[in-house]
Amino acid sequence: MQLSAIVGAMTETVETDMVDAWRGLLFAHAKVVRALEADMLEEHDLPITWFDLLSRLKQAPDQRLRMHQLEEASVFTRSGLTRVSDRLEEAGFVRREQSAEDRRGVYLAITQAGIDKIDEVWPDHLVSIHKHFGQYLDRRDAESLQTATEKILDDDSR
Amino acid sequence: MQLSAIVGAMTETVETDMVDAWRGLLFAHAKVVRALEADMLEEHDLPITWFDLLSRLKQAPDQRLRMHQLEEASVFTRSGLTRVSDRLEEAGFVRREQSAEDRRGVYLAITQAGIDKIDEVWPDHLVSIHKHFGQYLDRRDAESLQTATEKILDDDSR
DNA sequence: CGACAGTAACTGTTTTGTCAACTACTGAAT
DNA sequence: ATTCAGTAGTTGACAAAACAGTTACTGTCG
Repeated sequence: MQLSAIVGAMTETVETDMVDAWRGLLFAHAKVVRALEADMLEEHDLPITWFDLLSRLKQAPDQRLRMHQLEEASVFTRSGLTRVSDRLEEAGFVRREQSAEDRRGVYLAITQAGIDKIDEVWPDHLVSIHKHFGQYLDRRDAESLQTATEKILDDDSR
Repeated sequence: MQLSAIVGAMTETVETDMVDAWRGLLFAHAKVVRALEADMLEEHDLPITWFDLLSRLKQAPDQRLRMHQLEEASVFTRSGLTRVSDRLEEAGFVRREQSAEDRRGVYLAITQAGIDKIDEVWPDHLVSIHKHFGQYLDRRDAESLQTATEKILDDDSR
């Protein structure tokens, strides 16, 4: 579709449907994240952003990632990531490792304590996801949500 | 990597689908918000949160809303809203009006400058939504996304 | 080789948002 | 009518994240 056509389509249903779909995603996200974060803080004293980064590191090859890789995969800016990493390191959940290939580079590696924490939190987090998100959706809802979001994420061009 | 691989052993298929659906929503949200926000800041020097509040006020009856109504409809906490409102007011986009019915109450009303700004930004924002979100979805994707998120949002119990 | 544009990550500073405590007011129960 | 729990919104203190600028290193091109 051409851009001019999009702008012109402001009154057409197709485009406003898109906007509504986007709004829906925006608000559902806000509501669920808030609830999940509250649960995790209360039950395990762990900010959900920490959890997010740690579980990413745990999944990664060698259980470590370069800062810029982590930046792409996360909600943070680079400098924000540096700060969060400081706190994570101070808490003993990760450690910084100098990169051998590139002397500017730093790997963030999850420690055993970090892995333990993730393992401790996962089951309850799963329950939270069901409580605040999953219970509202049937199988088909979940599937279409998944395919829709996959389409958005699969485009690496940006 | 799929999360189902990690938690697969401990849960049913239905649940891991849910988790993947949630992950999808989480990541898609992050990617799209970032892109939309960047566009709007660059093109119009307007934070997307401001845009969001302003467009809501513009749509509202009498183009004004009570703080608690706005809170429900937004991503902010009450006190966060107070702060954003301060900035919006300072920028001349809204004005506070004392409520006649309830003397504790405050209406936030959009000003002409605010309306002008929204009108200026909206077309480009529509283009951005299409570019970073809508183009990846067909009509059915958008609809199922909408119904799914509606189910989540309609529960007032929390 | 040497210059130098580009990248990786960190740091100083400012902005933004939260939490908890507070003031002001409402409305219902005694 | 008085009490008082509940609601509306703001504020002070603090935490988190962004932005802009800095240092350190890489790799390319003349």
